Amino acid sequence: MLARITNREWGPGDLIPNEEDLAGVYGCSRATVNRALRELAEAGLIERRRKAGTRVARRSTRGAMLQIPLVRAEIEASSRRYGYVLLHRSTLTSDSALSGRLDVAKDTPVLFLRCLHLADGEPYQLENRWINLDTVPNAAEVSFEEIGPNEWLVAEVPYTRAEHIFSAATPTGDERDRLRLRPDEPVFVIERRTWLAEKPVTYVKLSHIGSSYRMVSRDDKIA
Amino acid sequence: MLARITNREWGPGDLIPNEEDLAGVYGCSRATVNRALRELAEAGLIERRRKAGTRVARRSTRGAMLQIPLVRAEIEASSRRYGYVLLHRSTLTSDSALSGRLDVAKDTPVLFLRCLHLADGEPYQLENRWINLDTVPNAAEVSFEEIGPNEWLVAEVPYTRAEHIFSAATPTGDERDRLRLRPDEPVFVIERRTWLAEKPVTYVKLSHIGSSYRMVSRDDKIA
DNA sequence: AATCTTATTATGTCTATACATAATATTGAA
DNA sequence: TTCAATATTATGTATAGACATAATAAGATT
Repeated sequence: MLARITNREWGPGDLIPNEEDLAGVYGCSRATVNRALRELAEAGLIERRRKAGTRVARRSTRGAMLQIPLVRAEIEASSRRYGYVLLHRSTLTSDSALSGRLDVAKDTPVLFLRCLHLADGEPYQLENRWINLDTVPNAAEVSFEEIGPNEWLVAEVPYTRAEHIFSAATPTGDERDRLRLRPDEPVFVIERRTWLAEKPVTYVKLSHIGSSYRMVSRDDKIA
Repeated sequence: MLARITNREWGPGDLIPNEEDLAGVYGCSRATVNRALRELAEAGLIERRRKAGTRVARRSTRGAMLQIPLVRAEIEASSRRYGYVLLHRSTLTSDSALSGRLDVAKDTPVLFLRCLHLADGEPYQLENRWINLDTVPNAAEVSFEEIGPNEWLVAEVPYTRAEHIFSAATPTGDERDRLRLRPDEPVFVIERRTWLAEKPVTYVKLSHIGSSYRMVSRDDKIA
């Protein structure tokens, strides 16, 4: 069926046969056709509606599956030495400005961390991290001097919802200083918020050196 | 089962009961448990291996589902007027430099387009686009003076594989000129390559004004 | 102790059948 | 002609049962 779509036998917008007929054509059960079509629909190649039937997607506005790896893995993948420094650690109660970014009520206890990730001793990523201690109380017991908050969270706390914002920016003075940026060098910023069953987990701002950082996503929709 | 994971009854790394037992616990058939677990595995919350069983994911290095909308939709969503200008159109045969980016053999016929997308008359996105005419021959018949190549391709040609690269950069002179950038303003660059059944379709470089462009991705892993 | 062969086990996939549900068509009444 | 009630249809989900497959565990052999 994928082949029929890619060679335009079934072109964009076309209505394709119903599951029962396809089961006949391919000599398998309707359940098998249903599973195959469900996977094609998840990949965004077709659109399905009850009674109306199944048609080849016209606007394939499908998303890209974006792998955001751990910094350590990212650095070691390019066979460089990973380094980590904790710059700051404090607990605080969220003010109104932070509440918006972390999506918590005012006066929620929050753990604030600043860290620098290094590749072969050179600054690579500056991390500003806030963790909601209502959702993740045991984070308060961790020093984060040996292990980065990203690695710790990934091992300890799953999430069910995430929001990412990517942007290019002129660096703040702090970013310029910590990342040792050349003049006029932009930063590539990733901001991430995660929730576990509707409860906010963490907000993080990750700043990278613009001239050298590239975020790559490779994405096979179908085997 | 999702609840058991989120409330840590089944914590990261834990082995969970097998499908048959779970079917008993939840009073449903194994096929139903299988489907539920398959969806949790797709969402990245659990890891499954034959014989070894199913365990809660330890490093939830799962990706983010990133919607990359059409420029027009993006602009109209913020209730601004969409504008489009074709700056250049030519057919050429790929040289060695282009071959690498488009993933085609040397001397493949290619359609090259430069366009500017405007929001309320202001420059918004500069598009440099190459289309493989071997894969998409009918693109040669389209003027692209009224409709942008992105919209046309999305309606006419599906894809099965995509590669995206995001980066922050200091603008080229051309970008500075076309996007009317303030001094020291970075650009947010999206590069995309797509394939249809292993045949290269297109390579595009989309440049945005750094100070105003933010790429947002919201992502509910599970209902 | 090391290696090869053979069970065993949990997931992966498929079948045939049944009923639920959403959306469209059709019918009937006002 | 308009609108509501009803029938139809394709997808959505569930079922019990069967066999395939990959990975481990156990046993036999060297």
